[in-house]
Amino acid sequence: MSGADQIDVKRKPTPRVRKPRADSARNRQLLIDAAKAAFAEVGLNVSLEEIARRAGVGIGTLYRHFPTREAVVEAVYRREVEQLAEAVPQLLETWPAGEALHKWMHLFIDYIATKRLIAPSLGAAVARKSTLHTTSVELITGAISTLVGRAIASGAVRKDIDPSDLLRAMVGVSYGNPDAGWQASARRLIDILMDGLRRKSR
Amino acid sequence: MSGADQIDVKRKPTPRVRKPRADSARNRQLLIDAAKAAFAEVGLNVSLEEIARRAGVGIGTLYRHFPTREAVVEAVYRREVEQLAEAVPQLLETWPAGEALHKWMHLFIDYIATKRLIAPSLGAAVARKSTLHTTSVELITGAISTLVGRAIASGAVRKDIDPSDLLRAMVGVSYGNPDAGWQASARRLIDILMDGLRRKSR
DNA sequence: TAATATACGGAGGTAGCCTCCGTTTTGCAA
DNA sequence: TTGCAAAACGGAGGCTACCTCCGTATATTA
Repeated sequence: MSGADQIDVKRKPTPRVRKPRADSARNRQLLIDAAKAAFAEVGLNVSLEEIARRAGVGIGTLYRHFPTREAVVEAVYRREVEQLAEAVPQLLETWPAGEALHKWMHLFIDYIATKRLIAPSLGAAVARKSTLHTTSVELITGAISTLVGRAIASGAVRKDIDPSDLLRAMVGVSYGNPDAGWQASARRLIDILMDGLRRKSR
Repeated sequence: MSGADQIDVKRKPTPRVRKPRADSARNRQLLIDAAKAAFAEVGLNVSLEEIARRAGVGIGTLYRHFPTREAVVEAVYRREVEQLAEAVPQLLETWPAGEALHKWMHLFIDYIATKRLIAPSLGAAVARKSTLHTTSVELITGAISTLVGRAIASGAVRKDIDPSDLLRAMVGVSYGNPDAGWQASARRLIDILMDGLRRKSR
């Protein structure tokens, strides 16, 4: 390699030497937009190649930005998930803790409803203990944990609830057939679950 | 509409002219065995080609017997599912209807536990309104419907329960991370759900 | 403007899916 | 038995998607 290394005048501990390239950022955005559209139109199984094509970039570029298919989905739905998480404080201000939890669970269904596709990948992400980074899953987990914690503290629900259990149930409840009725069904289950939660101990 | 049939000396309404070929039946069995082993060892994503190889048959043969990957899984787990369905009458004899339902739900978890792989494909099958034939899903649906019906009739649980809702919840509850704790988590949720079910109306 | 870190693109190797059709096997009738 | 047609087999091959690799292009910085 280059012998000049020995001098090493300016070693940067933070290699944040340059600012990120503009084209990179732009392409990333193009990819996310294209992916969103493609997922909606074609389904969760669109080939990554098609997404790249729609975005007008090469497949290599897609892979550089998102090493896995999951990463693409993650990027697409992060925003929605953030909104779900952001709803928590407001709910807690406005309602008693038990109600806040309940309402949030319904909100969850609404979101899943609009972006149906999120469920499978959320499920998958819950399945593998996903990455170390802050994934959408963690955002959600945080949200529901807060709500459950409050609800328990206020005595509105039983104490032996593991928030991630609950998340899993909700994913499960909204995972399933694309019938017209699925949403109603999910709501019914949420309500039943909530009734179960309210039984203090048993 | 069968008035003309009288002439018709030997019309076979059942074209069961020949008995099914022996090699066909044998290969089918070989395939199912191979698939079972392969799923267990490699995972649900084994290539169908590998399954055929293990069974010692050509890929074409596999496809002739099972047109889709789902069909393979279906065949493999039908037996387990049948056992689940068969447990119903006995449970109903031995326990009050509410308890029977509750116990069966736990049994479900047990089964899923031993054959973890069934969950994803059950989920998938519930998702697409699967085939017209009697699938495993329908067996399960029948089982849970019976239990729920009895439980409702006996007044043990609320009336507004859709059995397939419940099935979906159970699949969801057992769908998810392969952690050691998943099973306990699933059981907790089942119990909570059951508590919810017991609230008559609200 | 030159130098260089950064990003791009897409060809190409790999693998799984599924179909199609020539060959083989099996059941049945004579 | 034997002959033959129906039934089943096998696997080559076409297709599509995945993902990597590296020569080329471009944005930044000095």
